[in-house]
Amino acid sequence: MKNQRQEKILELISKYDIGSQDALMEKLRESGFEITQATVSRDIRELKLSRVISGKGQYKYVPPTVLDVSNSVRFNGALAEAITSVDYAGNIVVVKTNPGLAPAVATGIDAQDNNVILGSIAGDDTIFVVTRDEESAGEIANDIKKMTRNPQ
Amino acid sequence: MKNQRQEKILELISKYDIGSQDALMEKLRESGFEITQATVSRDIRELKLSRVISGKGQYKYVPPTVLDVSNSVRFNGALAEAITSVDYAGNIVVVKTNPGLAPAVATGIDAQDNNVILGSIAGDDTIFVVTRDEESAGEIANDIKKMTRNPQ
DNA sequence: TCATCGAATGAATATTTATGCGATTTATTC
DNA sequence: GAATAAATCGCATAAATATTCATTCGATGA
Repeated sequence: MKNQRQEKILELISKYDIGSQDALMEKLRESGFEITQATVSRDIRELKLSRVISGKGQYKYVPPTVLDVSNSVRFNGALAEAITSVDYAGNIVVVKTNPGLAPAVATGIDAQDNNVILGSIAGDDTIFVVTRDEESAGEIANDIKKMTRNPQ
Repeated sequence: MKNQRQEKILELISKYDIGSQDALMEKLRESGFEITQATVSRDIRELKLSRVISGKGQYKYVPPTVLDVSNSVRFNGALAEAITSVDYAGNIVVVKTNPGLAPAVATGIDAQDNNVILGSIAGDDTIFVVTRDEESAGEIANDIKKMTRNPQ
């Protein structure tokens, strides 16, 4: 139930401009979720949504993107937090990050100068790391995962 | 005075983790700005700061730049029309688009959140989609082709 | 089946944030 | 410089959000 509801929340805020938890609660009730503002507040915290000020001066909930990177740029710190998923197939490791941070994270990965990594390319939120073979891809993927689990 | 103060606010939130307007007011007072929470609230609105939830579940004010993603793209007909060709080899699907549109199309492809797709990277007019294996590459390529034929 | 534990939730409330309004300061025009 | 307009801000309070506490619900194991 909770998962389903949080899915719906993401759907709703992408579809409508929702500026308060009460408004979101209303929409959820229209969709058949009988809940209170307290639960909406908790869902918002769990989904890490933020209330931002739009151009027109209106408030609006938006999905999380980047959690502050301004300060520390050590790879093991803030940047590791930007990684949202790691997977691999064949000899390619695919790393997903928060929007815009892929280049920064890729720099960190390249910096490891592992001779198993042939190279990497970063888009906006995705990195392909080409490794020498499938086995190394698995190892590299694992290494990166570890970093995301123990940031800092 | 106001400008100077707002400068200081930006400085403070980059330097410290500030989680409430009261806390920010405190810091400002330490810096010699005798103001109230009301003014802080107004400054925050003008600076378009947002209060986000950090990894550790703490609230924190951050500058706007990073957050502004307001309008996420949906994979609609217009985007499907931008696709000029689809092919695949191994576990990689290669999609060509009209110049400049690859990132937008890639966002749409990613949004499908198919667990067969590991991820994709877009250049200016080309997208690489990495799939779990060769078979799924064929299927994905087909799916994408269908979309281009019947852009809804 | 029952007891137990933990997650999920609502009700009530605390905390935090936004704002209407009037006072005061600052800028502008004559 | 006086008159007027505009911006800024504090106070008080409204509005919005977070959290505490108690309860319920579901899963798990005795």
